[in-house]
Amino acid sequence: MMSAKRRLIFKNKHHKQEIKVSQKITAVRGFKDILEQEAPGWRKIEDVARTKFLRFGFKEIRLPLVEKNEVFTRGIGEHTDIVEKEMYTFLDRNDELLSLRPEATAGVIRAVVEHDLYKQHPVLKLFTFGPMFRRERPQKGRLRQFHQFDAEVIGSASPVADAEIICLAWQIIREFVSQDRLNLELNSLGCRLCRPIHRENLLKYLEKIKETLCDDCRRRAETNPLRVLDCKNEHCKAALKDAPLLKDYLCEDCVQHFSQVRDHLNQFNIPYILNPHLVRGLDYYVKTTFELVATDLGAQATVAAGGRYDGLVRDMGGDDIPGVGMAIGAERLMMLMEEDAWEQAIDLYLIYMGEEAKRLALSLLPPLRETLSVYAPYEQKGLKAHMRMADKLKATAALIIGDNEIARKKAVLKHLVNHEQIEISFNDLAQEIKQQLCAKKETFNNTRG
RNA sequence: GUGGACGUAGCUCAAUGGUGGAGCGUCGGGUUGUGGCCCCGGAGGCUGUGGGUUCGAGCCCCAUCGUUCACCCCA
Repeated sequence: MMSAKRRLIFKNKHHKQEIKVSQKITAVRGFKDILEQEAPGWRKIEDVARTKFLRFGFKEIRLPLVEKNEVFTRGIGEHTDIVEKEMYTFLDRNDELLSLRPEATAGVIRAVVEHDLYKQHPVLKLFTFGPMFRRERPQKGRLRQFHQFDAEVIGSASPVADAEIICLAWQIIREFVSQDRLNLELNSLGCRLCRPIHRENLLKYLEKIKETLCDDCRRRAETNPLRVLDCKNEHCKAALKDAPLLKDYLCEDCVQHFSQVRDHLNQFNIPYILNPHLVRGLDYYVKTTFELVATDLGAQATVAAGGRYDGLVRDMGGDDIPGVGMAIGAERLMMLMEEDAWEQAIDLYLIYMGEEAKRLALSLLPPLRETLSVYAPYEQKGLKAHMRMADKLKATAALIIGDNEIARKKAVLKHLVNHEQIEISFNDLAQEIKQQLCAKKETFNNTRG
């Protein structure tokens, strides 16, 4: 542990004294600051996602980050890794057991059931966005506080809903990455009727080949047998060659449903790969399950995932109504975005020199800022220093008001991209500047096509 | 939770065990009030922390904290 007694020594050049300064406080492990360079990228993915959600007819809800622990033990499953090992759970002062949400769906269902939303509308289409918390070891694409976009369709068993949820995730991600860097993996997990039969056969099979499996798989055989099918170990893969697959055990209803989901994906023109080994880590999933995996993101490459959860609403104390949903990992989406898409420019840098110029310049700010982003410096500097600053801020134009301008009652507007410079009379100055810059913006947008 | 790699200037990184440097950034200058490019200069470091070995440690050893990648798990 970093000793609290330790002190940084700051040498003061002028006094040759040593001044004791407090130790820096850092952010918590796995909790990351989003600084000003990255923030525009976040705004962009949020804008794109919100626009898509609304176009698909989803409505936004905003939920608490903290829920009663029971929301997740019942929703996600008591014996999942997330609940057993990864949740931030604590006792509140009134001895109530609370948890920071590790995912969104359980909380959405809790809210839907609490407010009886599904009784007002036969089919609910909801989306939400925000931070989630899991106490895992951080690595690339994995933080302890991370962010998800989440969409849920509650109240429909139609395969169109499954396909639409997948299409939504697909379209949002495709805004940031080309199709050849993205795979949609698809599977059906069966339902309450057919899954137990497969599970039984799988367990029998695993018992037979137990000796050849790796340590992880032997543990998984106990906790989540389906996961064994997904092992990357070569010995395990070979031993599992003839393992019973879910697809051979699906009941008639599940077969039909899955086949129709695939039809609809074709109609939406979305390519997919069938992966009979694809499994979810949360207990509530049935039937359709999917992952959108980026081809070049490292080990944590799943950008979005989801599936159907027909029993969940009932488990959370509501009626027995079906549901399907998905979540997109926002940090992973950010990693897919080209960095130059993050740029953030201002329209005008306002240079004033002298007291009278200052008074005029400041009075211009409110009208200019009705339509333009304007940066006005606080410190008096030489023109050169101002111009450098304007360039650094990627300003489209600079407005110059100094003694000369005051004398002639005309301001100078310099366009920093094409270097044109014009004079504008003080009469109706703000209006004229806005007109000039808006005209330029249009020309630029047009030439960019 | 397990394993590997790495901690040097604000950032990215150099420095056979022998006086810690560069690029970028920052600040100033290159003659009156015009940015990017170029040139010159300044500031900025108890080399993560604590021990040990040594005449001498940024470098070797131990511990600790942190970062990172992978496993596990998952968005």
